[in-house]
Amino acid sequence: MIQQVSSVEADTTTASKRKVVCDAAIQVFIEDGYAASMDRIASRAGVAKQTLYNQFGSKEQLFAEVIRQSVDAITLSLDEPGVDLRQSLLHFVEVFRRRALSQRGLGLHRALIAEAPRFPKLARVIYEKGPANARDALARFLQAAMDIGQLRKADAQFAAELLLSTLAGFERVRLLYGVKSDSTSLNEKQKCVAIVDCFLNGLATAKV
Amino acid sequence: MIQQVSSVEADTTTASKRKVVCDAAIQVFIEDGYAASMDRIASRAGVAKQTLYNQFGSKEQLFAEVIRQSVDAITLSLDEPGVDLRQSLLHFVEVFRRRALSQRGLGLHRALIAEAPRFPKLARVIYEKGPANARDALARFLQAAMDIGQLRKADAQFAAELLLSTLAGFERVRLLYGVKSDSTSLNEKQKCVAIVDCFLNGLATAKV
DNA sequence: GACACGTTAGACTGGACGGTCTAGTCTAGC
DNA sequence: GCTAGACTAGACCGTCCAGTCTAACGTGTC
Repeated sequence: MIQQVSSVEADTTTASKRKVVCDAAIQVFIEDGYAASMDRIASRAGVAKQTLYNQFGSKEQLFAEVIRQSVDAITLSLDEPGVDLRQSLLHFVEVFRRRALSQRGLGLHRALIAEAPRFPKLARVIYEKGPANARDALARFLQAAMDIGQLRKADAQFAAELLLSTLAGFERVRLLYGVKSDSTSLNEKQKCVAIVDCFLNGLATAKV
Repeated sequence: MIQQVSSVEADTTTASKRKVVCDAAIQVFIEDGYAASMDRIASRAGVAKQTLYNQFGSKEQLFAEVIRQSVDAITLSLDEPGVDLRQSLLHFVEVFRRRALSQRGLGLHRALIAEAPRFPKLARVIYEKGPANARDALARFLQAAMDIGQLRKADAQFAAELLLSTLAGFERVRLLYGVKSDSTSLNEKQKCVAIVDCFLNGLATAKV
């Protein structure tokens, strides 16, 4: 997928324009949501508005393309449940939170939630590729851990949803509302540890 | 605040118009977000557009008013931690989920999240009255339970956020994306029980 | 050189929408 | 009956924006 660029100057090939436009579009959509104007995207990309239409046909298609790409780019790493279940989960939790609570993650989330009613089919696809995919991966991981006796047997899907909820629940809402100050006394690392330990302890003994 | 209406026909007093407009506006905002047009709100309310401007001045003010009212209307019931901690929490969980996952709750959430960057001050106020208020009430409740030894001592604020996260985390996201089908095998009541038990067990033994 | 093709800036169209204005109606109090 | 004030329908204005069109500008191919 690497572009061959023959000159040292700014590349002007069609395909590279497409990437430049995508990068600008995602930025602007994250900032302004779907309300972002095509003029602004064009100017951010340093490109004529007509080029947007040459490349993508319409605003809807540009939005869909760009959102799809952004979600494709998110792949979740989750190993087999190995020697240390707790460590594996902890790592997953840290990575997930870094992504979901980043400026980019929040902006994407906001734009998607806001526009889901307007683009139900796209929303469905994104849900499957994003949240549902993460849940399924986590559920498989937990199921495997249950199978080898590292975890109490329970509804793995529900357990996965439970953990994912705690990762980006209240705190994501706070950030989406634009509130910066955290009212807990824990730092990021401590939060991750607390989340994982509460989850493991809760699931280890509760009957689900 | 009850209106005196002298005739059997539809009341046409100024104050009652205001309520009619508010009711229509909140409905339309929940459906379409802030993008809803003033013409549509007026027609939904069965009222001239000018009346909206007479009563509220501008779209921004109408939105702010209507959102503020909706959040004021949400009061959380949480008793003192009494004989049965688990039962108290269970009741709280059930009520909270019924509200947060309702059509109205989701619509409000969506509209607020989408418009938070445009109305940072309003968003802040709503956050304090809504999520932060719920968290604080729950934290006080948990702190009291900790004080009388019903719960392991921990950071009550964080514990409250943890529980709230599990109440409307993943599932709220699913519904916001417009996906109806639930992939867990649990019904609503079972979910509430599982959430509370995991929380209590997790917090009972984990070091937070 | 000629042609095709994509690019550019910018003018333009058509429609939606916030907000204002007007002309006329309804109701309450005097 | 008269006045004041709020209401109504609807025209209207200015602005913004998606999308189109035009005319000029590279650039690569034959």
